[in-house]
Amino acid sequence: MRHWRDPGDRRGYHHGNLKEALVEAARRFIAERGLGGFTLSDAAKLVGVTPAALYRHFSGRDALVAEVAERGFDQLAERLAWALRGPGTPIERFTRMGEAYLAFAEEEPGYYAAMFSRQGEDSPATGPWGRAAQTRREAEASPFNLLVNGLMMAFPDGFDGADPRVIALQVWALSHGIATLSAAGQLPRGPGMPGKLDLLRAGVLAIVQGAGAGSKG
Amino acid sequence: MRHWRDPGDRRGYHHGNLKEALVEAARRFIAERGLGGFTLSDAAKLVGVTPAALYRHFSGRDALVAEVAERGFDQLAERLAWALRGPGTPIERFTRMGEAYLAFAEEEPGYYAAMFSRQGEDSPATGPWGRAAQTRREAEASPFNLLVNGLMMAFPDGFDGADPRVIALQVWALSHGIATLSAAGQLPRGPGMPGKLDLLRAGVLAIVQGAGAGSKG
DNA sequence: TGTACATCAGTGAACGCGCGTTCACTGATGTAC
DNA sequence: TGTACATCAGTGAACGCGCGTTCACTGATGTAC
Repeated sequence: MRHWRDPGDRRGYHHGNLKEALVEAARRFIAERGLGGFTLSDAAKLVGVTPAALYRHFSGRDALVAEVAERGFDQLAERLAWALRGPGTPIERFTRMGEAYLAFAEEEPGYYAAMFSRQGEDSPATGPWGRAAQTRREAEASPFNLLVNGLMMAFPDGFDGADPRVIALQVWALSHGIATLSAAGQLPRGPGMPGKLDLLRAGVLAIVQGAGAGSKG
Repeated sequence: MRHWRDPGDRRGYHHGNLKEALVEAARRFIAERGLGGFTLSDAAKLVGVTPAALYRHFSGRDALVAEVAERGFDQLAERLAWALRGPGTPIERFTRMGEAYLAFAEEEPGYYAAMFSRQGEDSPATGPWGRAAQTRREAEASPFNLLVNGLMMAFPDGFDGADPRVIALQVWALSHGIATLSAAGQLPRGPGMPGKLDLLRAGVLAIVQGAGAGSKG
């Protein structure tokens, strides 16, 4: 719990915390208007600073968005790690990771959109779930590896010979699909239709229990 | 197989097929540059027409993108229906629907991006998988209902009491997740990691076989 | 077959706007002595 | 404690650009007689 100044908290000529404030503003605008609708001018205005001031901290618009994505991966990893460290049986904790993932996607659409926007072919190669995995964050603490760990702790007997990383990949894809369909308003609602949390829980359970069954013919 | 004129085929003052050509151009540009990078001017230039001409056929940019999305749902439904009608056992045909879905997402990123862009809260309510379901296309032929049908044909014994629509929802979410992660370059590759098609096949099999297992405690 | 005319899909010039980015500059901060 | 000075995070004006959209207009098409 660090004590940043509030985003709008200007004290005279120097902002004192401009970089953090700009990232925060970008996150908010991306959440509200989507990646395409976000502009540097808006972010600068919200923070109470000239657009040009931004260039003291970022090389340009893309760099700011990349920073938002970076922090998004960090935040997600933090939430997943927190769920994994919590009380309860390994299976309960693993289930809580799924809830944490969906909660993150819903509560932080700005981060989420920045993280999974295709960065264009010209940008540096994206590693497995965030190029951050190889840089700032240790690879151990990447969201994907946390998921694999949670899975192996929850099901120590393995998955009938199947690679835990493959199971984790399926679980992630399902979570991502549910999160994005829900965000796009494409998840049908109605009597008899489960909420996205139930959908994920049932799907993950099925994936885990059905794992390896196909490989045996 | 309708015989449209080619997009660039101008014959004198009147284009003759401008609306189709514009939709086609928009689809291409969205595929190449993403939704945010697509502009009306580009589309008009590609077609060989003044930007103003566009307003004879669409009320504006949003309407053009909506039309692209609309046709995307139609195209997807067509592909799914084609897979479902093909030869083989019901399970083979159902498997082919999954392949058709991933192929559509990969080969038609323009359509796909338009279809699943969040339209903003101000747009008309999106139905289950495309508001088109209630308008142009009969609800029967919506991609989602095709999926449900394929599922029920492939597994006539049901899913241990589980609602086929819920299973279909899980399958769709998994497919969508795999397709979007792959498009974003976030699917880890490497030795031992399955391709997206294998990933989907194994995941779907697990979902189908594991269905209902959770509801019994 | 030929002419008059209605229709309407296109033109092209113009608009106001706001974007991302640059540049020379300035004023606050904090350090050295 | 006070003064001189280096640092650098900010300003503010300006830029070129290309966007989506409008408008009065024009030229091709096809129908009526």
